Amino acid sequence: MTEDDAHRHEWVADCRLRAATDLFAHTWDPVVLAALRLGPRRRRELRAAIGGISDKVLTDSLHRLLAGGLVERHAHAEAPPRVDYALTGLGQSLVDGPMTALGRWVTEHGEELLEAQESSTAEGL
Amino acid sequence: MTEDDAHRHEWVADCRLRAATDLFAHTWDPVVLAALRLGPRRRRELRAAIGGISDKVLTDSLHRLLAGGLVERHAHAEAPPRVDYALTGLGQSLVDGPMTALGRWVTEHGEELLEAQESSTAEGL
DNA sequence: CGGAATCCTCTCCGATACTG
DNA sequence: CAGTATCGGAGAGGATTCCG
Repeated sequence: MTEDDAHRHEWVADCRLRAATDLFAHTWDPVVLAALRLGPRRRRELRAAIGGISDKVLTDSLHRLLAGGLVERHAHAEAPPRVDYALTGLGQSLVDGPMTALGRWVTEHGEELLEAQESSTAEGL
Repeated sequence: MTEDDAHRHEWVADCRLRAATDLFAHTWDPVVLAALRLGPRRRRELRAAIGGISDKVLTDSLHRLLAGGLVERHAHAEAPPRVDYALTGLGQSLVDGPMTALGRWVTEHGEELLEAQESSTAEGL
């Protein structure tokens, strides 16, 4: 690893960017964040709103987002257990900034993207 | 799958957003795009500029980006084979828009993100 | 130099079943 | 309703090797 130090300065600048892109590495994490965009949601509401996510994967995703400081967990001590999840300030800023920008890009270039992908898969077969 | 159609309208709206977040799902794809940000690069230059990427992974990444219409390949018929890769208009728009927004977010909240991640891993042990 | 092929490892995703 | 435990499959990433 010592010789790699010579290269390190070349990509260390992108290290923080990597930490950010990794937030999108897990398929469902952005979807969960998007589902929390409009306010706190209970576990069950998230499952229903997202649709097609398994129980375990939702748990994994929430744990990662909690560990990343993007989501907060609030457990209410009630007879029927009630727990809801909400974006932290950090998570909200991620949604309002980059994810919104990505959403705008999709509305502008989404068609173009899908066309390019389809045309190449058509050739690829 | 037929009963899922009832749920489909709930998340189909996020389908395009998913197609976009998937562009960041593969670890090295954003890095390669970032490396092409300032202009066309040869395969070897990319490997050196990125640092720490294996040959196969770079090939895979380039193939995905080519298939997605984000990158173009230009092969020059010369004695020493010369091939360079460049962003397409679509790829450039992705870099200029969402990726730049993500970069801005990182400069503003990167510290906060790393702190949150470290503090939780410290607890987690 | 560009790049395809092989093999290995790791972890993400999904389904199922069980506990508080 | 919230959350955990386990198992299996699929795919990404990494190292190495060989071809044009």
